[in-house]
Amino acid sequence: MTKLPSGKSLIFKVAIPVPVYRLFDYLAQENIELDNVKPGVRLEVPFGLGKKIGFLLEIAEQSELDTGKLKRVIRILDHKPLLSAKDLRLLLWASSYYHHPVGEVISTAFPAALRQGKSIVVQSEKRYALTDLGKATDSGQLKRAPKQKSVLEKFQCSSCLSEAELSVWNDNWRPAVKQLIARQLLQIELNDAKANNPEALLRNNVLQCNLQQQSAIDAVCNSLGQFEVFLLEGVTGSGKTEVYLQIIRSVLERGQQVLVLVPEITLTPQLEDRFRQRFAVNIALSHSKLTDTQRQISWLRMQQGECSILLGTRSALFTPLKNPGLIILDEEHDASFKQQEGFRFSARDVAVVRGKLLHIPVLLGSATPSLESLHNVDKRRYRLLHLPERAGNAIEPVLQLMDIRNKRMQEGLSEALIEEMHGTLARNEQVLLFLNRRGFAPTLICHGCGWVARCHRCDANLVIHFDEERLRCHHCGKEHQLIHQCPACKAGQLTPLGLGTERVEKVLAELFEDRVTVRLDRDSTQRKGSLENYLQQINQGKVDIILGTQMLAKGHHFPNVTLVAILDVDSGLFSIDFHAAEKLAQMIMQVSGRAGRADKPGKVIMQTRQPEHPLLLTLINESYRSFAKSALAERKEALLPPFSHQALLRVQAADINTPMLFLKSVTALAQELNRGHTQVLGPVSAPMAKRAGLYRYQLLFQNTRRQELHVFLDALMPAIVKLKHAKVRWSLDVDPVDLY
DNA sequence: AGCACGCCGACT
DNA sequence: GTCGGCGTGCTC
Repeated sequence: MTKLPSGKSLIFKVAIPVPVYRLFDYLAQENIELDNVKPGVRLEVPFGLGKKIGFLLEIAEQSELDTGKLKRVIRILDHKPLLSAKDLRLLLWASSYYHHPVGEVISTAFPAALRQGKSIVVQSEKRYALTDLGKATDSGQLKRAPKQKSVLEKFQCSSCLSEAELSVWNDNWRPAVKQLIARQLLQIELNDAKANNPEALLRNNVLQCNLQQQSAIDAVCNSLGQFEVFLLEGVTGSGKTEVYLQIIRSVLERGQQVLVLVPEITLTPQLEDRFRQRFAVNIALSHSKLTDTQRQISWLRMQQGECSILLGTRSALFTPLKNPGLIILDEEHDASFKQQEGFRFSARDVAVVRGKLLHIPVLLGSATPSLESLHNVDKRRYRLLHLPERAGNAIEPVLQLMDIRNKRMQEGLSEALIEEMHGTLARNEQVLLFLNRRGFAPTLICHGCGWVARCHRCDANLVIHFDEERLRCHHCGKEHQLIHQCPACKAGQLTPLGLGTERVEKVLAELFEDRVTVRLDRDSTQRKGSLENYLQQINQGKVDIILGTQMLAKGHHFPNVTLVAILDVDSGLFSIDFHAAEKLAQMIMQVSGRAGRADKPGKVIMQTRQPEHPLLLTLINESYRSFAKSALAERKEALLPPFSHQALLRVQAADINTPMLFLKSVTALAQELNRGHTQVLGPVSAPMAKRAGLYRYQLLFQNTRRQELHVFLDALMPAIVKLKHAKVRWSLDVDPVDLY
C-alpha cells in the first residue's frame, strides 16, 4: 500500500469547472492511501470563499506555488473514477483541441447531480417530464401518485425497472402504467431466455437484406473490436436503419454496448421503437427533454453495463460505457452535432476520436454526407459503404426546376405549381410545401415613406406574426405589438413584404378551401405533443396539404406524399458563408426524401428564378454526389475546408468600438506568434454586426496544415487570455460550421 | 462563472 | 454623511 512520504505533502492538480484554463494545486489529505486515488476522481475543494467539486488530474511531488499558501482537499468523493482512463484522455484531448477550459469540459461528461458532488444514489425528482408512454397518462393526475410517477419516470429513461419496483403492481393504477410494467415483465422474460439462448436477442425474424446492405453489414461486423470509421451513404428509404440494426445485433452478441447518436430528439421515437421491437435488451435514452435525474439514470446504467444501447443526442457522446463495442452517428452531416455555445465541440469528430481511443468502429450514416466526410473517404481515412438503391419497391423521386421568372404568383405559389397540386390532390395523394421562413412576412414596410420595422437590438427586420398580432425579432426574441399606422409618416399604408409560412397558409385556405392544410413550424408546434399530433393526422390521411419549415426536412415519413415543392430555393443560393451551398444541397435532398416513400412515384418541384444555376442543375440532372464532387473541387481551388482548417475568434461587446480594438491587439499578437503559415483574416464585423444589443466582430485563422494551426493557437490563446480588455466577451470556435 | 472589493450618485 | 450601482480582478 502506497503511503505518503512522511513529513511531505503531495500535491493534487485539480481541474475545476470555471472558465479558467489552468489547473489548481491543492495539498492532498494526510495519511492518504494513493492506491485508491486515481486521476478522474471527484474532489471537494475550497475555492475562493466557498467550495467546489473538481476533478483530480495529476498527483505531483511539488507545486510551482508556495506550498504554504495551498489549501487542502476537503474530501475525495469517489473510490474509483467514474470515467475510464481512456474517456478522461478523450476529454483532455477535447479540451486542448477546442481550447476550452478543462474543468468545464470534464464536467460536461457528468450528469448534473454528479457534477454537484452528489453520490451515486438515484434521487427522486420532483419535476416530471413526458415522453412517449407517459403521454398515455396525464402527469398532472399523477401528482398525488408518487409511486406510479416514479415507476413511469424511471421506465421512460431506461425502460428498465428493478424487481422491487415491479413488485409494486397495483390494480388501481392507471392502465398506461400497468401496461408498461407488463412490458417490462416481458422484457425480463426475454432477457432470461437470452441468457440460455443468445438467439433470443432477436424479437422478430431478420428481414431479408439486399446485396449492398449485406456487404455494409459484413464490412462493419468484420471490424468489430478494432478502430475503423465507416461512412454509410444511403438515400432515404435505402434501408440504412436495417443495416444499423443488424450490426448492433452482432455487437450485442459479443456482449458489448452500442452508443447511437442522432441530431435531434424528434427523430428518436421511431428509431427507439425499432430498437425495442428488435432487441430484448435494456435501452437507455439521453437528450435534453429528459429531466436531470432521468439522464443520470441512463448515464449510470450505461456506466454499470445495465443497459446495452444508449440512444441520445450530442451531449450523450461522453457517457461512459462499461463495455463499448460500437458508435453509430446518424445523419452525420447535420449541423446540430456541433455545439454552438460554450464548449463548441463537434460530436461527430469527437466520436471518431473516441472510437480510436476505445479501439471500436465508428459508423457515420447519411443520405447526404458532409463534404468533410466524403473528403475523408477520398483520403482513405474513412471507408465508404454505399447503399445506392431504395429498398423494396420505392421509386426515386423525380426532381425538377420550375422557372418562375415573369410568372404570375399568388403569395409565392406559381400557377403551374397550383395546377400540379390540384392534380395530386385529385388522386387522393398528399402535397408537401417547404418554405424555410416562419411568420407571415419577414418585413413590414411603409408604402408611403419607406419606413421599415427594425429590431433596435439587432441588425435585422422584425418579422410579422399576424396570428398573434405581433412583430417579432427572430434573433433576440424581442416582441412588439403589431402596429397599424406608420410611426414615421403617420399616413402611409403599412405593407407586409416577402413570404412566410403563415402567409402561404392563408392563401392555401383560399385556393384549396375544401382541403385540409396543416402548418408545421416552430410557432404552430410550440405546445408539447402538437407536432406528434399533426404527424399522426397526416399519416392517418386526414390532411391534404402539409406546409412547413426546416423541421419537415428531418426524418419524418409521409408515405402518401407524392408532390413536394420547395417554394423559394433561391434564397439559399447566395450567401457569404461558403457552407451555404452544401447546406442547401443537403436540404433539397432531405426534403425530397419525404416524397414517394411508398410504392407511389414522387415528384419534387423547386420554384426558382435561377433555372440555370449550376448547383441546381447538378442536383436535378446528376446527383448529390456529383454536386459534392464539384463543391469539393471548388473548396480545393479556394483552399477552404476541408482543404484547410479554420478557427474563428468571435468577440462581442456592448460598445461599438471595443471589439475592433480588442481584435486589433489580437492581430498584433498573432503576427508576433505566427511561426508557420497560418493566415489571419480580418478583423471584420460579423455577418450580423449587432445582435441582442451587442456588437460582434470576428477574426478567422486558417491553415492548410491542421497541426500547424493548432501549434499557433496553443501559443496564441494564453496570450489572448492575458490581454486585459474591458467588457469584451470572446470565444474561439474551432472548425466553425457557420459564421453567425 | 461567482464573489468581494472599490469608487461615484440619491436617500436618512 | 450612508446605501448601492456594477466595473475589475481573483480564485490553488
